[in-house]
Formats: sequence, structure tokens, C-alpha cells
Amino acid sequence: MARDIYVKANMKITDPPVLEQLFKALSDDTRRRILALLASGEVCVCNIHGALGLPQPTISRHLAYLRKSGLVAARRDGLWMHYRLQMPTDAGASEILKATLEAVGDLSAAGSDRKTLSGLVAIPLRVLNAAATDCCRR
Amino acid sequence: MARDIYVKANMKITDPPVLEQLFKALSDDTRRRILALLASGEVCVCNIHGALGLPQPTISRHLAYLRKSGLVAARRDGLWMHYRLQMPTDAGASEILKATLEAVGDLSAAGSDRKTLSGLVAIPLRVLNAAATDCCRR
DNA sequence: TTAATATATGCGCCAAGACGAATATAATGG
DNA sequence: CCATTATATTCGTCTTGGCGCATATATTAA
Repeated sequence: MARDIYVKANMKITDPPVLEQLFKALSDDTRRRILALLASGEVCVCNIHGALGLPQPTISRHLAYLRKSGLVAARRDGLWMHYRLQMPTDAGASEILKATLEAVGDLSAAGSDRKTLSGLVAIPLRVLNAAATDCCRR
Repeated sequence: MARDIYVKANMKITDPPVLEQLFKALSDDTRRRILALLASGEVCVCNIHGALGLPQPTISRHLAYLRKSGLVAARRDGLWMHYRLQMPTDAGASEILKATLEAVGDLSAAGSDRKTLSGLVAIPLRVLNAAATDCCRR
């Protein structure tokens, strides 16, 4: 099980702009809270708004930022917009995001957000917690 | 400056400011190249300057930023300042940084920087590569 | 002391981006 | 059609932080 140390021929190609965008997206606390929430599954804007307790335009603008960064995807359902996590196709970026979700998921803010969301959508907190934990391990 | 908060009996939680600073630090390409270079070991400012091919004040200011972020440490040796990586004490931040170093280390820019550094310090490229690869696996 | 080298910092300018407040757009129902 | 609800965007303002350029500081040697 010798490991190759002369690796240069087929280097993985993480695009610098991909990392640039990723880290800028992760540089905001509100966006990290949103991503941590979406780790539990698809959530509609009004519930993100309700769970985080921040102004709706603020949520909307951060969601737009995350959409442009390719970290979330949206689905319209009548009046509601449901957002979900979208893991980067790039392997390196994906690993970084997973590590981030794991770290952020343990924050008290994330736990509190999930708790509030649990009340809003009538899903048991333990289910949301389990889904969030599961998300970063796959 | 406190880094960790202890909420429940034995549950360590990442302090938000730690992640905030980490991601801001990682949001710059030059800083990521510097960190990737330091993954090979301690490097003096003039060699970082030489390897990246960027103006010395630019390097110096980014190093100051990384120092304030707690990601690098400096050691003076006569005229020279040697910088080295300093892994965050926070477990979550540490995992994120490791994943980042692994992704960045595979970039062609990082490989090229190590190659130039190899010429400057007369250390075989394969040694630098091996050290960099080793750094993010521990 | 002065000179030389290595490193750090100050200044001016500029772009990204966060926020509050107001408003615009989209979809549905009456 | 109009009203309502959900979501998105625009505007003005402010802060952060990047860069180039010049200069300041630190250390060593002559």
C-alpha cells in the first residue's frame, strides 16, 4: 500500500474561482446559518425567514448570493420558493463544504434555528437534527 | 481571546468568530497560495515572495492578515522572518483548513509555487510535495 | 556611524458586499 | 379586474479589504 508521492500527471482540477466563490459565500454568518438549516432538507423562504428571525429581504438577498454561488437550488411551488442544498461537483469544494456544515451544525445558533424550524413545519427536532448530521457524512 | 464555548457538559462548540475569520482569510487567492506553500514547512518571507512572484509588500500584508487570523506563526532569524502554518485549536476549523489545504495543494498554481520554491531553497520538489500532502492528512 | 538587506506599514484609491427601507414582481383567490 | 401573500430587487450608505507606491523599521556588516 505504497502511496505515490510523484503525483503531477493527473492533478485534480479544483478551479480557483470555485474556491473563491465558496469561501466568500461561507464568509457570512447568515449564509452559514441558512446552509446549516438546509442541511436538514428543503426549506421554503418564509420558514428560513421565520427560523432565523431576520428581515425577509435579508434572507432573500443571501439566498440569491448562494444561488449564484451554486450552493443552493430553488424550486417554485405556487407562491412558495423551496431552497435546497446543492453540493459542488468539484470534489475539493465538496469536502470543504461538508466539513463546514459539520462545524456549523454544532453551533448553538444552528441548533436554535433548527428548533424554531421544527415548530414552524411540525417536524420533530430530532428528525431535523438527524438529517443535518447525516447530510455532511455522505 | 476565547476560542471555544462550552455549552453542555462535554460538548465543545466552535465559536462563530473563528469560522468568520477563517473563511475571510481563505477568501483570497494569494493567501491560499501562501498557506499551500507553508504546508510544505516553514518558509521565509523572501522565499514566499520569490515563489509566488508577487510584490513584497503584498506578501507582507497578507502574512500580517494570516497572523492576525491565527493561521500562521512567525519566527525571526536575523534579518529573516520564517512563517509556518498554525493549525486552529478548534476542531471544526482545523478540519475545514485541512480540507482546504488538500484542495488547494492540488491546484496547478500551488504545484508551480512549490516548484519555484524548490529551486530557491534547494530542496527536492518531491520532498516539498510529500510534506504538503502529509500536512493535510494529520 | 553609515550602508545594505529584509520586512513591515501608511496612504490614497477603488470594488465588493452588508444592511434598512421602500418598492417591484409573481402567483393565487375572490 | 383587484387584493393578498410570498418573494425579489433597487437605492443609498457604510465598512472591509485589495493594490500600488512610497516610506518606515529592524538587523547585520563594514
